[in-house]
Amino acid sequence: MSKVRVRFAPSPTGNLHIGSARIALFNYLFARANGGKNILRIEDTDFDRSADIYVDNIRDGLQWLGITYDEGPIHQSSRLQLYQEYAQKILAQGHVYKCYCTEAELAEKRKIALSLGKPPKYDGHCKCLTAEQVQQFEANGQKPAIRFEVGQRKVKFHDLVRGDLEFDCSLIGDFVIIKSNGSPSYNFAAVVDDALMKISHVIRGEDHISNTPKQILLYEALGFTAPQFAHISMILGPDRTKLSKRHGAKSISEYREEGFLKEAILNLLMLMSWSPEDHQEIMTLAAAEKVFRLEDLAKSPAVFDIEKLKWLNGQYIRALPIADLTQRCLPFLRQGGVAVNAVDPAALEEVVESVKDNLTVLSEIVQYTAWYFENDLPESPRKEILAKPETASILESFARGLAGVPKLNHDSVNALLDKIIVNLSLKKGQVLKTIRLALTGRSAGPELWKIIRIFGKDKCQKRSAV
RNA sequence: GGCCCCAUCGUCUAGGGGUUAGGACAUCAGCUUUUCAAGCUGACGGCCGGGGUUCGAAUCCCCGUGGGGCUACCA
Repeated sequence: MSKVRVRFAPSPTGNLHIGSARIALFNYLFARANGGKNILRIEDTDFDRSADIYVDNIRDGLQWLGITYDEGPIHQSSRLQLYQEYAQKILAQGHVYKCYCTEAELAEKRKIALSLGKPPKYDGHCKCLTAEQVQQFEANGQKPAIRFEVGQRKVKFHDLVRGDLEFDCSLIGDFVIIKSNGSPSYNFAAVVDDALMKISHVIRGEDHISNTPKQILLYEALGFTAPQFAHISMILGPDRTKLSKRHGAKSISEYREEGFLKEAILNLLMLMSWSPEDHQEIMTLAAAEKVFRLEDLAKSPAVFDIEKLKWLNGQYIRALPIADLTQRCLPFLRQGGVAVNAVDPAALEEVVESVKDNLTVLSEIVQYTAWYFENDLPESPRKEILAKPETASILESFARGLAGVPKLNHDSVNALLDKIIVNLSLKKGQVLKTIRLALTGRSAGPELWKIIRIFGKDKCQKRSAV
Protein backbone atom coordinates (compact mmCIF):
# COMPACT_ATOMS: atom_id res chain seq x y z
CA MET A 1 0.00 0.00 0.00
CA SER A 2 1.31 3.38 -0.94
CA LYS A 3 1.95 5.92 1.73
CA VAL A 4 -0.99 7.52 3.47
CA ARG A 5 -1.08 11.27 3.01
CA VAL A 6 -4.14 13.26 4.01
CA ARG A 7 -4.92 16.91 4.26
CA PHE A 8 -7.15 19.30 6.12
CA ALA A 9 -7.96 22.14 3.77
CA PRO A 10 -10.04 24.88 5.35
CA SER A 11 -10.83 28.17 3.70
CA PRO A 12 -9.98 31.02 6.04
CA THR A 13 -13.33 32.74 5.76
CA GLY A 14 -14.27 32.23 9.37
CA ASN A 15 -13.02 30.82 12.64
CA LEU A 16 -12.34 27.15 13.16
CA HIS A 17 -15.72 25.72 14.06
CA ILE A 18 -16.97 22.42 15.38
CA GLY A 19 -17.70 20.93 11.99
CA SER A 20 -14.37 21.65 10.39
CA ALA A 21 -12.49 20.73 13.56
CA ARG A 22 -14.13 17.33 13.34
CA ILE A 23 -12.96 16.89 9.74
CA ALA A 24 -9.47 17.95 10.82
CA LEU A 25 -9.66 15.41 13.65
CA PHE A 26 -10.64 12.50 11.43
CA ASN A 27 -7.88 13.33 8.96
CA TYR A 28 -5.41 13.48 11.80
CA LEU A 29 -6.61 10.21 13.32
CA PHE A 30 -6.51 8.45 9.97
CA ALA A 31 -2.97 9.65 9.34
CA ARG A 32 -1.81 8.59 12.80
CA ALA A 33 -3.58 5.25 12.71
CA ASN A 34 -1.91 4.42 9.40
CA GLY A 35 1.53 5.88 9.90
CA GLY A 36 0.80 8.57 7.36
CA LYS A 37 1.31 12.30 7.04
CA ASN A 38 -1.18 15.03 7.76
CA ILE A 39 -1.00 18.23 5.75
CA LEU A 40 -2.59 21.61 6.42
CA ARG A 41 -3.56 23.52 3.33
CA ILE A 42 -5.14 26.94 3.43
CA GLU A 43 -7.63 27.37 0.60
CA ASP A 44 -7.56 31.12 0.27
CA THR A 45 -8.35 31.61 -3.39
CA ASP A 46 -11.40 33.68 -2.58
CA PHE A 47 -9.47 36.85 -1.93
CA ASP A 48 -12.52 38.84 -0.87
CA ARG A 49 -13.58 36.53 1.92
CA SER A 50 -10.28 35.16 3.14
CA ALA A 51 -8.50 36.87 6.00
CA ASP A 52 -5.31 36.29 7.95
CA ILE A 53 -7.07 36.50 11.30
CA TYR A 54 -9.01 33.40 10.34
CA VAL A 55 -5.83 31.60 9.34
CA ASP A 56 -4.49 32.41 12.79
CA ASN A 57 -7.68 31.29 14.47
CA ILE A 58 -7.67 27.99 12.61
CA ARG A 59 -4.02 27.31 13.41
CA ASP A 60 -4.41 28.30 17.04
CA GLY A 61 -7.48 26.12 17.35
CA LEU A 62 -5.78 23.08 15.87
CA GLN A 63 -2.75 23.59 18.04
CA TRP A 64 -4.82 23.98 21.18
CA LEU A 65 -6.73 20.80 20.39
CA GLY A 66 -3.52 18.94 19.74
CA ILE A 67 -4.32 18.18 16.11
CA THR A 68 -0.87 18.46 14.60
CA TYR A 69 0.17 18.43 10.98
CA ASP A 70 3.38 17.25 9.38
CA GLU A 71 3.46 19.65 6.44
CA GLY A 72 2.15 23.13 5.87
CA PRO A 73 0.38 25.35 6.20
CA ILE A 74 0.52 25.69 2.45
CA HIS A 75 -1.40 28.66 1.10
CA GLN A 76 -3.07 28.27 -2.26
CA SER A 77 -2.68 31.99 -2.79
CA SER A 78 1.06 31.43 -3.11
CA ARG A 79 0.59 28.84 -5.84
CA LEU A 80 -1.46 30.81 -8.34
CA GLN A 81 1.18 30.46 -11.05
CA LEU A 82 1.01 26.69 -10.72
CA TYR A 83 -2.72 26.56 -11.35
CA GLN A 84 -2.27 28.73 -14.43
CA GLU A 85 0.30 26.33 -15.79
CA TYR A 86 -1.95 23.34 -15.36
CA ALA A 87 -4.87 25.24 -16.86
CA GLN A 88 -2.75 25.96 -19.93
CA LYS A 89 -1.86 22.33 -20.08
CA ILE A 90 -5.44 21.17 -20.44
CA LEU A 91 -6.31 24.16 -22.58
CA ALA A 92 -3.91 22.72 -25.11
CA GLN A 93 -5.71 19.40 -24.97
CA GLY A 94 -9.09 20.89 -25.76
CA HIS A 95 -10.95 19.87 -22.62
CA VAL A 96 -11.55 23.49 -21.74
CA TYR A 97 -12.65 26.72 -23.35
CA LYS A 98 -12.76 30.41 -22.62
CA CYS A 99 -16.02 31.85 -21.42
CA TYR A 100 -16.86 35.52 -21.69
CA CYS A 101 -20.29 35.38 -20.13
CA THR A 102 -20.74 37.98 -17.44
CA GLU A 103 -22.00 37.18 -13.99
CA ALA A 104 -25.16 39.14 -14.69
CA GLU A 105 -25.85 37.09 -17.80
CA LEU A 106 -25.26 33.85 -15.96
CA ALA A 107 -27.47 34.85 -13.08
CA GLU A 108 -30.24 35.75 -15.48
CA LYS A 109 -30.02 32.41 -17.29
CA ARG A 110 -30.01 30.56 -14.03
CA LYS A 111 -33.12 32.36 -12.94
CA ILE A 112 -34.95 31.54 -16.15
CA ALA A 113 -33.92 27.89 -16.05
CA LEU A 114 -35.08 27.57 -12.49
CA SER A 115 -38.43 29.21 -13.19
CA LEU A 116 -38.92 26.77 -16.08
CA GLY A 117 -38.25 23.89 -13.73
CA LYS A 118 -35.02 23.06 -15.53
CA PRO A 119 -31.65 22.30 -13.94
CA PRO A 120 -29.73 25.57 -13.78
CA LYS A 121 -26.56 24.30 -15.39
CA TYR A 122 -24.34 26.31 -17.71
CA ASP A 123 -25.65 26.07 -21.27
CA GLY A 124 -22.28 25.96 -22.99
CA HIS A 125 -22.90 29.28 -24.68
CA CYS A 126 -19.22 30.15 -25.13
CA LYS A 127 -18.13 26.72 -26.29
CA CYS A 128 -18.71 27.56 -29.93
CA LEU A 129 -17.53 31.14 -30.04
CA THR A 130 -16.10 32.19 -33.40
CA ALA A 131 -12.66 33.72 -33.66
CA GLU A 132 -14.31 37.04 -34.45
CA GLN A 133 -16.45 36.94 -31.35
CA VAL A 134 -13.46 36.16 -29.19
CA GLN A 135 -11.56 39.00 -30.78
CA GLN A 136 -14.49 41.29 -30.11
CA PHE A 137 -14.53 40.38 -26.41
CA GLU A 138 -10.80 40.79 -26.15
CA ALA A 139 -10.96 44.15 -27.90
CA ASN A 140 -13.52 45.22 -25.31
CA GLY A 141 -11.05 44.26 -22.63
CA GLN A 142 -13.22 41.45 -21.31
CA LYS A 143 -11.30 38.81 -19.36
CA PRO A 144 -12.48 35.25 -19.88
CA ALA A 145 -13.02 32.55 -17.32
CA ILE A 146 -11.86 29.10 -18.30
CA ARG A 147 -14.46 26.38 -18.29
CA PHE A 148 -13.99 22.65 -18.28
CA GLU A 149 -16.01 20.66 -20.77
CA VAL A 150 -17.77 17.97 -18.85
CA GLY A 151 -19.19 15.73 -21.58
CA GLN A 152 -21.85 13.06 -21.39
CA ARG A 153 -20.48 10.06 -19.61
CA LYS A 154 -21.00 8.67 -16.14
CA VAL A 155 -18.46 8.85 -13.34
CA LYS A 156 -18.19 6.13 -10.74
CA PHE A 157 -16.11 6.03 -7.63
CA HIS A 158 -15.84 4.08 -4.44
CA ASP A 159 -16.34 6.07 -1.27
CA LEU A 160 -14.66 4.62 1.80
CA VAL A 161 -17.58 5.59 3.98
CA ARG A 162 -20.52 5.27 1.61
CA GLY A 163 -19.57 2.60 -0.88
CA ASP A 164 -20.03 2.83 -4.64
CA LEU A 165 -21.38 6.10 -6.00
CA GLU A 166 -22.30 7.03 -9.56
CA PHE A 167 -23.01 10.36 -11.23
CA ASP A 168 -24.34 11.29 -14.64
CA CYS A 169 -22.16 14.01 -16.13
CA SER A 170 -24.82 15.17 -18.52
CA LEU A 171 -26.48 16.74 -15.50
CA ILE A 172 -23.40 18.76 -14.64
CA GLY A 173 -22.76 22.00 -16.50
CA ASP A 174 -19.35 22.95 -17.81
CA PHE A 175 -17.74 24.44 -14.76
CA VAL A 176 -15.19 27.18 -14.27
CA ILE A 177 -11.65 26.15 -13.40
CA ILE A 178 -9.97 29.55 -13.70
CA LYS A 179 -11.97 32.62 -12.81
CA SER A 180 -11.76 35.71 -14.96
CA ASN A 181 -9.59 37.33 -12.33
CA GLY A 182 -7.01 34.61 -12.86
CA SER A 183 -7.53 32.73 -9.62
CA PRO A 184 -8.42 29.04 -9.74
CA SER A 185 -11.81 27.78 -8.70
CA TYR A 186 -12.06 25.50 -5.70
CA ASN A 187 -12.43 22.29 -7.69
CA PHE A 188 -9.43 23.01 -9.85
CA ALA A 189 -7.07 24.18 -7.14
CA ALA A 190 -8.03 21.28 -4.91
CA VAL A 191 -7.34 18.73 -7.63
CA VAL A 192 -4.02 20.23 -8.68
CA ASP A 193 -2.89 20.43 -5.07
CA ASP A 194 -4.13 17.03 -4.00
CA ALA A 195 -2.37 15.49 -6.99
CA LEU A 196 0.87 17.42 -6.55
CA MET A 197 0.92 16.84 -2.81
CA LYS A 198 0.36 13.15 -3.43
CA ILE A 199 -2.69 13.02 -1.22
CA SER A 200 -3.75 9.39 -0.93
CA HIS A 201 -7.10 9.86 0.84
CA VAL A 202 -9.38 12.85 0.58
CA ILE A 203 -11.38 12.89 3.80
CA ARG A 204 -13.90 15.70 3.86
CA GLY A 205 -17.51 16.61 4.57
CA GLU A 206 -20.50 15.08 2.85
CA ASP A 207 -21.22 18.46 1.29
CA HIS A 208 -18.38 17.68 -1.12
CA ILE A 209 -19.87 14.50 -2.56
CA SER A 210 -21.25 16.25 -5.60
CA ASN A 211 -17.91 17.95 -6.24
CA THR A 212 -16.22 14.61 -6.48
CA PRO A 213 -17.29 13.65 -10.02
CA LYS A 214 -16.10 17.04 -11.28
CA GLN A 215 -12.79 16.52 -9.58
CA ILE A 216 -12.38 13.01 -10.94
CA LEU A 217 -12.89 14.41 -14.44
CA LEU A 218 -10.15 16.90 -13.71
CA TYR A 219 -7.75 14.25 -12.42
CA GLU A 220 -8.23 12.35 -15.63
CA ALA A 221 -7.84 15.38 -17.86
CA LEU A 222 -4.62 16.30 -16.08
CA GLY A 223 -3.29 12.78 -16.30
CA PHE A 224 -3.31 12.22 -12.54
CA THR A 225 -4.53 9.24 -10.61
CA ALA A 226 -7.45 10.14 -8.36
CA PRO A 227 -7.05 9.55 -4.63
CA GLN A 228 -9.44 7.56 -2.48
CA PHE A 229 -12.40 9.49 -1.18
CA ALA A 230 -14.16 9.37 2.16
CA HIS A 231 -17.13 11.65 2.76
CA ILE A 232 -18.02 12.14 6.35
CA SER A 233 -21.53 12.96 7.45
CA MET A 234 -22.38 16.45 8.58
CA ILE A 235 -23.01 17.85 12.01
CA LEU A 236 -26.51 19.22 12.38
CA GLY A 237 -28.06 21.73 14.72
CA PRO A 238 -31.00 20.81 16.96
CA ASP A 239 -33.36 21.61 14.07
CA ARG A 240 -31.48 19.09 11.92
CA THR A 241 -30.10 21.57 9.44
CA LYS A 242 -26.40 22.12 8.84
CA LEU A 243 -24.87 23.33 12.06
CA SER A 244 -24.28 27.03 11.87
CA LYS A 245 -24.07 30.20 13.88
CA ARG A 246 -27.79 30.55 14.02
CA HIS A 247 -27.88 27.46 16.24
CA GLY A 248 -25.56 29.22 18.62
CA ALA A 249 -22.78 27.01 17.28
CA LYS A 250 -19.53 28.52 18.33
CA SER A 251 -15.99 28.44 17.14
CA ILE A 252 -13.45 26.29 18.92
CA SER A 253 -11.91 29.44 20.39
CA GLU A 254 -15.26 30.44 21.88
CA TYR A 255 -15.76 27.06 23.50
CA ARG A 256 -12.28 27.40 24.88
CA GLU A 257 -13.08 30.82 26.30
CA GLU A 258 -16.17 29.42 27.97
CA GLY A 259 -14.09 26.90 29.80
CA PHE A 260 -14.50 23.75 27.78
CA LEU A 261 -11.53 21.41 27.89
CA LYS A 262 -9.90 20.35 24.66
CA GLU A 263 -10.18 16.76 25.84
CA ALA A 264 -13.96 17.05 26.12
CA ILE A 265 -14.35 18.74 22.75
CA LEU A 266 -12.19 16.16 21.01
CA ASN A 267 -14.06 13.39 22.75
CA LEU A 268 -17.45 14.65 21.64
CA LEU A 269 -16.19 15.18 18.11
CA MET A 270 -15.00 11.58 18.05
CA LEU A 271 -18.29 10.28 19.42
CA MET A 272 -20.22 11.90 16.63
CA SER A 273 -20.33 9.31 13.82
CA TRP A 274 -17.72 7.10 15.34
CA SER A 275 -17.90 4.53 18.06
CA PRO A 276 -14.83 2.48 18.85
CA GLU A 277 -15.15 -1.23 19.14
CA ASP A 278 -14.90 -1.42 22.92
CA HIS A 279 -17.79 1.06 23.36
CA GLN A 280 -15.70 3.09 25.73
CA GLU A 281 -17.11 6.60 25.48
CA ILE A 282 -14.49 8.47 27.43
CA MET A 283 -11.62 8.43 25.02
CA THR A 284 -8.40 10.37 24.64
CA LEU A 285 -6.81 11.44 21.40
CA ALA A 286 -3.85 9.19 22.01
CA ALA A 287 -6.09 6.16 22.46
CA ALA A 288 -8.15 6.99 19.39
CA GLU A 289 -5.04 7.28 17.23
CA LYS A 290 -4.42 3.60 17.73
CA VAL A 291 -7.83 2.27 16.79
CA PHE A 292 -9.38 4.72 14.34
CA ARG A 293 -10.81 3.26 11.15
CA LEU A 294 -12.71 5.09 8.44
CA GLU A 295 -14.93 2.05 7.91
CA ASP A 296 -16.31 2.47 11.42
CA LEU A 297 -17.77 5.89 10.66
CA ALA A 298 -21.54 6.14 10.57
CA LYS A 299 -23.14 7.36 7.38
CA SER A 300 -25.91 9.35 8.99
CA PRO A 301 -25.51 12.91 10.14
CA ALA A 302 -25.30 13.70 13.85
CA VAL A 303 -26.95 16.41 15.87
CA PHE A 304 -24.51 18.36 17.99
CA ASP A 305 -25.40 17.79 21.65
CA ILE A 306 -24.16 20.52 23.94
CA GLU A 307 -25.46 18.64 27.00
CA LYS A 308 -23.19 15.73 26.30
CA LEU A 309 -20.28 18.10 25.81
CA LYS A 310 -20.99 19.55 29.23
CA TRP A 311 -21.14 16.12 30.77
CA LEU A 312 -17.86 15.10 29.16
CA ASN A 313 -16.32 18.34 30.30
CA GLY A 314 -17.31 17.63 33.88
CA GLN A 315 -15.87 14.16 33.62
CA TYR A 316 -12.53 15.48 32.41
CA ILE A 317 -12.47 18.26 35.00
CA ARG A 318 -12.94 15.74 37.79
CA ALA A 319 -10.30 13.43 36.38
CA LEU A 320 -7.66 16.15 36.13
CA PRO A 321 -4.87 16.24 38.74
CA ILE A 322 -5.63 19.15 41.03
CA ALA A 323 -2.47 21.07 40.11
CA ASP A 324 -3.36 20.82 36.45
CA LEU A 325 -6.97 21.83 37.08
CA THR A 326 -5.82 24.81 39.09
CA GLN A 327 -3.51 25.93 36.33
CA ARG A 328 -6.31 25.73 33.83
CA CYS A 329 -8.60 27.75 36.11
CA LEU A 330 -6.10 30.56 36.56
CA PRO A 331 -7.00 32.57 33.45
CA PHE A 332 -10.66 32.41 34.35
CA LEU A 333 -10.05 33.51 37.92
CA ARG A 334 -7.94 36.42 36.72
CA GLN A 335 -10.56 37.42 34.26
CA GLY A 336 -13.14 37.19 37.03
CA GLY A 337 -11.21 39.71 39.04
CA VAL A 338 -9.63 37.36 41.56
CA ALA A 339 -6.13 38.46 42.51
CA VAL A 340 -4.70 34.97 42.15
CA ASN A 341 -1.12 36.11 42.49
CA ALA A 342 -1.81 37.20 46.05
CA VAL A 343 -3.04 33.74 46.96
CA ASP A 344 -0.74 31.01 48.19
CA PRO A 345 -0.57 28.36 45.40
CA ALA A 346 -1.21 25.47 47.78
CA ALA A 347 -4.23 27.25 49.25
CA LEU A 348 -5.51 27.97 45.78
CA GLU A 349 -5.35 24.29 44.94
CA GLU A 350 -7.40 23.52 48.02
CA VAL A 351 -9.95 26.11 46.98
CA VAL A 352 -10.23 24.62 43.52
CA GLU A 353 -10.38 21.11 44.91
CA SER A 354 -13.24 22.05 47.19
CA VAL A 355 -15.51 23.07 44.29
CA LYS A 356 -14.37 20.92 41.41
CA ASP A 357 -17.40 18.63 41.62
CA ASN A 358 -19.60 21.63 40.91
CA LEU A 359 -17.90 22.60 37.69
CA THR A 360 -19.20 21.80 34.26
CA VAL A 361 -17.14 24.49 32.54
CA LEU A 362 -13.95 26.11 33.83
CA SER A 363 -15.36 29.62 33.76
CA GLU A 364 -17.75 28.64 36.56
CA ILE A 365 -14.77 28.53 38.89
CA VAL A 366 -15.31 32.25 39.51
CA GLN A 367 -18.89 32.03 40.71
CA TYR A 368 -18.08 29.06 42.92
CA THR A 369 -14.95 30.46 44.54
CA ALA A 370 -15.06 34.25 44.39
CA TRP A 371 -16.46 34.46 47.92
CA TYR A 372 -13.34 32.76 49.25
CA PHE A 373 -11.38 35.85 48.34
CA GLU A 374 -13.84 38.56 49.34
CA ASN A 375 -13.46 40.51 52.53
CA ASP A 376 -17.04 41.57 53.05
CA LEU A 377 -19.91 39.19 53.52
CA PRO A 378 -23.36 39.76 52.09
CA GLU A 379 -25.48 41.13 54.92
CA SER A 380 -28.94 39.78 54.34
CA PRO A 381 -28.99 36.01 54.99
CA ARG A 382 -26.31 36.35 57.62
CA LYS A 383 -28.23 38.97 59.53
CA GLU A 384 -31.29 36.77 59.69
CA ILE A 385 -29.50 33.78 61.10
CA LEU A 386 -27.54 35.87 63.53
CA ALA A 387 -30.82 37.12 64.90
CA LYS A 388 -31.83 33.63 65.94
CA PRO A 389 -31.54 32.90 69.67
CA GLU A 390 -29.34 29.79 69.50
CA THR A 391 -26.88 31.31 67.08
CA ALA A 392 -24.73 33.05 69.66
CA SER A 393 -24.03 29.89 71.60
CA ILE A 394 -23.22 27.93 68.44
CA LEU A 395 -20.75 30.49 67.20
CA GLU A 396 -19.18 31.01 70.61
CA SER A 397 -18.67 27.27 71.07
CA PHE A 398 -17.24 27.09 67.59
CA ALA A 399 -14.78 29.94 68.05
CA ARG A 400 -13.72 28.69 71.47
CA GLY A 401 -13.40 25.09 70.33
CA LEU A 402 -11.39 26.06 67.29
CA ALA A 403 -8.66 27.47 69.50
CA GLY A 404 -8.10 24.03 70.93
CA VAL A 405 -7.75 22.21 67.62
CA PRO A 406 -4.08 21.71 66.84
CA LYS A 407 -4.38 21.04 63.14
CA LEU A 408 -7.38 21.68 60.92
CA ASN A 409 -8.30 18.68 58.82
CA HIS A 410 -11.26 16.45 58.00
CA ASP A 411 -11.17 14.50 61.25
CA SER A 412 -10.29 17.25 63.70
CA VAL A 413 -12.79 19.78 62.38
CA ASN A 414 -15.61 17.26 62.16
CA ALA A 415 -14.83 16.08 65.70
CA LEU A 416 -15.17 19.64 66.90
CA LEU A 417 -18.43 20.15 65.05
CA ASP A 418 -19.85 16.91 66.44
CA LYS A 419 -18.90 18.00 69.93
CA ILE A 420 -20.73 21.26 69.54
CA ILE A 421 -23.82 19.45 68.30
CA VAL A 422 -23.79 17.11 71.31
CA ASN A 423 -22.97 19.75 73.88
CA LEU A 424 -25.71 22.09 72.76
CA SER A 425 -28.16 19.25 71.98
CA LEU A 426 -28.99 20.80 68.67
CA LYS A 427 -29.65 19.32 65.27
CA LYS A 428 -26.66 18.74 63.06
CA GLY A 429 -28.15 20.68 60.17
CA GLN A 430 -28.94 23.62 62.37
CA VAL A 431 -25.41 23.91 63.71
CA LEU A 432 -23.68 23.43 60.41
CA LYS A 433 -26.01 25.78 58.60
CA THR A 434 -25.43 28.47 61.17
CA ILE A 435 -21.67 28.21 61.01
CA ARG A 436 -21.69 28.04 57.21
CA LEU A 437 -23.78 31.18 57.00
CA ALA A 438 -21.66 33.00 59.55
CA LEU A 439 -18.45 32.08 57.75
CA THR A 440 -19.48 32.44 54.14
CA GLY A 441 -22.71 34.39 54.09
CA ARG A 442 -24.10 31.61 51.91
CA SER A 443 -26.32 28.63 52.44
CA ALA A 444 -24.60 26.38 49.91
CA GLY A 445 -21.02 25.53 49.16
CA PRO A 446 -18.27 22.98 49.73
CA GLU A 447 -18.10 20.75 52.79
CA LEU A 448 -17.76 22.86 55.92
CA TRP A 449 -14.51 21.35 57.15
CA LYS A 450 -12.82 22.28 53.89
CA ILE A 451 -13.94 25.88 54.22
CA ILE A 452 -12.77 26.04 57.81
CA ARG A 453 -9.41 24.57 56.90
CA ILE A 454 -8.94 26.96 53.99
CA PHE A 455 -10.01 30.01 56.03
CA GLY A 456 -7.84 29.16 59.01
CA LYS A 457 -8.55 29.82 62.65
CA ASP A 458 -8.22 33.60 62.68
CA LYS A 459 -10.63 34.23 59.85
CA CYS A 460 -13.12 31.70 61.24
CA GLN A 461 -13.04 33.23 64.67
CA LYS A 462 -13.36 36.73 63.31
CA ARG A 463 -16.42 35.80 61.30
CA SER A 464 -17.92 33.92 64.22
CA ALA A 465 -17.88 37.01 66.38
CA VAL A 466 -21.47 37.93 67.10
C1' G B 1 -37.36 21.56 -10.02
C1' G B 2 -32.91 18.10 -10.92
C1' C B 3 -29.02 15.07 -8.89
C1' C B 4 -26.91 12.82 -4.60
C1' C B 5 -26.75 11.18 0.50
C1' C B 6 -29.14 9.53 4.94
C1' A B 7 -33.06 7.01 8.34
C1' U B 8 -32.66 2.35 15.83
C1' C B 9 -35.13 5.90 22.41
C1' G B 10 -35.70 13.54 22.64
C1' U B 11 -30.00 13.34 21.38
C1' C B 12 -25.24 10.36 20.31
C1' U B 13 -24.91 5.30 19.16
C1' A B 14 -24.34 -0.73 19.36
C1' G B 15 -26.62 -4.45 16.79
C1' G B 16 -25.84 -6.29 9.48
C1' G B 17 -31.50 -12.57 9.25
C1' G B 18 -33.44 -15.89 15.22
C1' U B 19 -31.37 -10.45 20.90
C1' U B 20 -36.11 -9.64 26.86
C1' A B 21 -33.15 -4.47 20.65
C1' G B 22 -27.56 -3.05 24.44
C1' G B 23 -24.89 1.44 26.16
C1' A B 24 -24.20 6.92 26.90
C1' C B 25 -26.32 12.10 27.47
C1' A B 26 -30.78 14.38 28.92
C1' U B 27 -35.36 13.66 31.93
C1' C B 28 -37.73 11.55 36.34
C1' A B 29 -37.42 8.80 41.11
C1' G B 30 -34.69 6.76 45.23
C1' C B 31 -30.09 6.41 48.09
C1' U B 32 -26.06 9.33 50.07
C1' U B 33 -24.98 14.35 51.90
C1' U B 34 -25.55 20.17 56.83
C1' U B 35 -26.24 22.55 51.68
C1' C B 36 -25.18 22.99 46.18
C1' A B 37 -22.90 19.54 43.36
C1' A B 38 -20.61 14.96 42.49
C1' G B 39 -21.46 9.71 43.09
C1' C B 40 -24.50 5.19 43.25
C1' U B 41 -29.22 2.54 42.04
C1' G B 42 -33.54 2.37 39.30
C1' A B 43 -37.46 4.10 35.91
C1' C B 44 -39.24 6.26 31.44
C1' G B 45 -38.24 5.97 26.35
C1' G B 46 -36.72 3.53 20.01
C1' C B 47 -36.23 -0.01 15.04
C1' C B 48 -40.33 6.20 9.77
C1' G B 49 -44.52 3.70 6.71
C1' G B 50 -46.01 0.02 3.08
C1' G B 51 -44.87 -3.98 0.15
C1' G B 52 -41.75 -8.05 -0.97
C1' U B 53 -37.60 -12.18 -0.09
C1' U B 54 -37.58 -15.76 4.06
C1' C B 55 -39.83 -20.83 8.39
C1' G B 56 -38.24 -16.09 10.56
C1' A B 57 -36.67 -9.06 8.94
C1' A B 58 -34.55 -3.57 13.07
C1' U B 59 -31.18 -6.29 9.84
C1' C B 60 -31.63 -7.96 2.67
C1' C B 61 -34.62 -5.78 -1.82
C1' C B 62 -38.33 -2.27 -3.84
C1' C B 63 -41.63 1.83 -3.33
C1' G B 64 -43.21 5.74 -0.46
C1' U B 65 -42.39 9.40 3.39
C1' G B 66 -39.24 12.44 6.07
C1' G B 67 -34.60 14.96 6.75
C1' G B 68 -30.11 16.76 4.77
C1' G B 69 -26.50 18.23 0.98
C1' C B 70 -25.31 20.07 -3.79
C1' U B 71 -27.16 22.52 -7.93
C1' A B 72 -21.77 29.81 -8.13
C1' C B 73 -16.36 33.06 -11.84
C1' C B 74 -17.78 30.36 -2.50
C1' A B 75 -14.87 26.79 -0.63
